[in-house]
Amino acid sequence: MPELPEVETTRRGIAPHLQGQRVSTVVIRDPRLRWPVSPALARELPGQRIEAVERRAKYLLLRTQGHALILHLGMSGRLCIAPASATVRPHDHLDVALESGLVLRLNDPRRFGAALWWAGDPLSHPLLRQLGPEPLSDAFTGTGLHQQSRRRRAPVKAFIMDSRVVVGVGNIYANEALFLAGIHPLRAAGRIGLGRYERLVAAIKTVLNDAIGRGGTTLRDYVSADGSPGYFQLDLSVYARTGQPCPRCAAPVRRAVAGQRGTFYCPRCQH
DNA sequence: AAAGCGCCCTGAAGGC
DNA sequence: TGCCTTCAGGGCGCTT
Repeated sequence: MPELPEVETTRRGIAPHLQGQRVSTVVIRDPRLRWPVSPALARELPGQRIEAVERRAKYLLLRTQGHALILHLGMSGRLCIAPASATVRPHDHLDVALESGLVLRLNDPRRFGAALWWAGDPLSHPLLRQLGPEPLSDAFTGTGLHQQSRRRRAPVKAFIMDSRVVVGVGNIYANEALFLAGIHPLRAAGRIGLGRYERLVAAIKTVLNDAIGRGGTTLRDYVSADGSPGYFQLDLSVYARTGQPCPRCAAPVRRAVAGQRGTFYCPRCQH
């Protein structure tokens, strides 16, 4: 499941092959993603030059002059750069072919992903306009989190997974960051003090940066006929480790549900 | 306004 | 071994 570090690693992997390239053709094999892929994409993107490959939250933004292709990988989406002649495999829903002879290919079995063709600045797209700060930016602070959390009774884990609060903190990293910060995931967001929010912000930055660092090793050989970047192994402390010993105190990890998501924590280390 | 939940979809895992 | 069932999950959007 691509989370922010995987999306950022993907961005770094594909950007060198896209930047400055002119698009030759677009093939929409299956438009049935999270939202239907607009046929206008196949009409209008060819001939345009990709000027920048950026990321906002878990969205990838391919900017051209005046337009943008906004991509989201959903649960199961992968992007790869392949030779245009590469065999088309099941779930290869979208190709953006370049004049270089390479193709950017979106594969997404569950089709929770998105490919949105937008005339204008992608940051003003309705899906992106309301987003909270980037977790790795200076705009994401303990003070900000603390202020926003006052009087909120939702579990802190649901709170930090709310994209208006901060973007790109998916289930795995929310669990891991709360473990690192020693905060119980079910504690009401409004009942956590400033100091602990500062620790939490630091923990979120740490887990995301570590994962991005790990992803760096997958950037070699990004171009492959059949390949996907191959998402990296994380060493997880609590996520999906119900019953296994906490790496810090050896107490069995517990599982609960918060915001309809599996929630994992150490009952001794997290309060 | 905040919080909860349904929903989109399919691969993997578990049970028999 | 093989079938069937269950579940997971990002995130929008509707309901309470």
